[in-house]
Amino acid sequence: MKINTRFSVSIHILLILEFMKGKVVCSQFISDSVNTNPVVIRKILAMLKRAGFIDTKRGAGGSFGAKDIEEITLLDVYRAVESEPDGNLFNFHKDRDKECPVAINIEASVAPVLKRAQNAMENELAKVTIKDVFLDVKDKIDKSREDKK
Amino acid sequence: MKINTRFSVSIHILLILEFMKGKVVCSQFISDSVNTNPVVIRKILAMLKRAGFIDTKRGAGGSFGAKDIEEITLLDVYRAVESEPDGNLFNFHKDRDKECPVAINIEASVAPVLKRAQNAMENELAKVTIKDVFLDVKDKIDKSREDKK
DNA sequence: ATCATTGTAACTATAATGATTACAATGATT
DNA sequence: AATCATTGTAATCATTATAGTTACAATGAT
Repeated sequence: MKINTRFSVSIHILLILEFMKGKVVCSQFISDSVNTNPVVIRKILAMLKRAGFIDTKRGAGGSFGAKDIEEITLLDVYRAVESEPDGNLFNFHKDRDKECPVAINIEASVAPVLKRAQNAMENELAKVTIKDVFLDVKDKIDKSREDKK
Repeated sequence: MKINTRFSVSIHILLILEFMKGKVVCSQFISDSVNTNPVVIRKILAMLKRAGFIDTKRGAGGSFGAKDIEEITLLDVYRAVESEPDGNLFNFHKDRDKECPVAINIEASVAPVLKRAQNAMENELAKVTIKDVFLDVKDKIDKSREDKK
């Protein structure tokens, strides 16, 4: 069971907008880079906009960053595009037997452990900002240009 | 995007088998407790058997624990029943543009961060054994019996 | 007035999960 | 030897999430 690609595509989008800072970027441009459909990108852009990370210009417009990328952590992005209504990554089978002592007590015993595991993951995501990723990607680009010389 | 219920159902199964130690337990008994179909349970039992955690008796048989539950961590269980062929929880969009510098470099920059996040989660799961959960559930059962007096 | 672009609805395809039916194989019990 | 409970597994179905696609009204710059 994998976490959807919206999360990594969102990072991709935010990076492009930062590299194109000062311009507005159309969804087609981004979808060419990601290799998907512009509408897929526009749907994700809508979520990022709701979160306040980007904004768009309608008409002959496009998207642009609307928040300092140093202020956006990967956890912020993750939360903006992930879909767990109750916020729990892990899942219990519902409507367990109300007579069986194991069925009755398992969730109260196990849920805190799973929550700790989820928190540990989220804490790691919170440590990294889009700026960190941007600088790293920029570094890799610069290095590969040097290599070509 | 939620992680499937197989993981928590597997814990449920291992707990029941421990509580019924010395007996063999049929899939119907377990499915009554979980409130699902016996075949769903048998499929999960097959995975737990492959991992060496349980064994089964065919004929007029059933399942029983086959490994000391102190030796089984939640991470072991997670790995036995989760389905990420490459072992990565997070996902990148494939076949990105081979010209765009962001598309080219994003995975190398971001994948290590995501791997750290996944490792952090797995490390938490590795800290807890089925025995820990068993003792906690047992404790809760005992406490609720005292309360009834 | 024209044109590029967003925002969104509607639809489709694909895949994973979980539930269900069916039944041959097994092995204990009578 | 016959019976019976149970596993192991195939086949099928419903549901859901994801991702891709078409279509088009609304927008706003040129």
